[in-house]
Amino acid sequence: MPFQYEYPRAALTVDCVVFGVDEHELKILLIKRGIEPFAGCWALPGGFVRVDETLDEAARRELEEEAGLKDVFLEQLYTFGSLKRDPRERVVSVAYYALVKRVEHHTTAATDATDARWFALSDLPRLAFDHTYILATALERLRGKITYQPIGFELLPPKFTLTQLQTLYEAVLGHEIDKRNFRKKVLGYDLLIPLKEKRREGAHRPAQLFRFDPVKYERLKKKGFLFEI
Amino acid sequence: MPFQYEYPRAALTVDCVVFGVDEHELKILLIKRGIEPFAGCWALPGGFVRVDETLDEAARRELEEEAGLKDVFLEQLYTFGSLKRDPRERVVSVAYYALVKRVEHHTTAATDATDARWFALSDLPRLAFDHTYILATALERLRGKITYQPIGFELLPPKFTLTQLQTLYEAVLGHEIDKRNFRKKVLGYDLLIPLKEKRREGAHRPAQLFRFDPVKYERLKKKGFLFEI
DNA sequence: CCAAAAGTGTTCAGGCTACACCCATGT
DNA sequence: ACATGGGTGTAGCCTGAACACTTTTGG
Repeated sequence: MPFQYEYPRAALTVDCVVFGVDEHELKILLIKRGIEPFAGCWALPGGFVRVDETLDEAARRELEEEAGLKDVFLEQLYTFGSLKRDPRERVVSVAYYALVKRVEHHTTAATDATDARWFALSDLPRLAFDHTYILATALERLRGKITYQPIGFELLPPKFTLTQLQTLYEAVLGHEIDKRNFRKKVLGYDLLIPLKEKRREGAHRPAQLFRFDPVKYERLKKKGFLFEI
Repeated sequence: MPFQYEYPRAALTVDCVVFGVDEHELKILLIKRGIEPFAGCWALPGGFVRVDETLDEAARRELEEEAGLKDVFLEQLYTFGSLKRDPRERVVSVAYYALVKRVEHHTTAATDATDARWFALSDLPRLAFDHTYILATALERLRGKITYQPIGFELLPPKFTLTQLQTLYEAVLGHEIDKRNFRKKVLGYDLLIPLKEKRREGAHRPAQLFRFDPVKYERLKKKGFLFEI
């Protein structure tokens, strides 16, 4: 027991709410806990922050260790510090949320390592600790943020169709959007680059593929530009 | 040295960015540090989180102990966890921002206890630790938030004139606003209750006093109402 | 030829911006 | 009477919402 302090200290953890979109639904990645407390229960990926890593580093490390995820969009959400969050001792948790492209691909990768699964919002299991509350906070943030910052693209593959983008917004915001108005607005920002390819699948007209132009967006942002849907 | 842990733990602190408005200027409350590191330097009010108090409690306690402030608007801002924030050891700080009414009153109260002073944004001293960065983050948040949530009222006395409110917005946002459009918009929300009193001062027409109706605002908010300036 | 999704314009109403003068008061 | 800030209305423009049919493909 080598580490001694004059006053008792809270333990510090990170927890990550990982969002992904699977066709028409917003999904969350959860890990099945192997150990007590809450063994066998589903929980957000996360764990203790080491004394020699930053909070962001801790979050990325846990995402990779527990879910096999690398290079995802990651942003700090809120720090949860109520006294009885963890039955063992005082634990303060810095929560993050992550946005992942191509849900299917990562699911399998993750399932190899530990017991990780994507859950639809409408079909969530009971979660460990205060993770249901953290998830609700993250969802609120995602809904707010996606309407005025172009983070939606973090949830789509690099090449996507306008219908995919619209479906994503509908999944996150939870209501339908008018197709013509949506396209007019999104294309009006001139931040989507039409590709030479089209996506053909199914017995219908093929769809134009686009990619998001992050460089142009950064330039516009510096001039006080606002991306709003 | 009674408290022992298996792994080393970061220390946990809170720091508060306290905003106030003094006539035409946005001000920040700073504390002169008495001890090393950064002794004699100005810093944000804050200190260590006790193991038996929540983060919010710690922030409020520090505000009262160091600045004599009670019952202020307080909201968590961001958690700062880079490795070298504090030269002594690893310290993770949960930052808050606070909004106080009537700057002048609290200034004197605070100055009795410790060395606390209000600084204009344009006249900030060099700050301890990474507090300049925390302050910049808080300012960005305040500017963003004040445009779509009615937190401006937390910076004014309970009874205020429309000119005071407008001056506040101009101070926070850093640009001028058209008087007629501002009044039309603000009054249009029907959230300001005109009082029977007027405020008379100086050689000119007296101004109508208003108070904000938080109850009505909560009702509207639940219906998806957005307060925007 | 049929089913299925992609793609495309116009109209209308309401909100935002810009703008200049009279009013009530104290000195 | 004058200086000082308080208070008010309108017109043009732009943006957002509502709305339905044609096109292209695979089967």
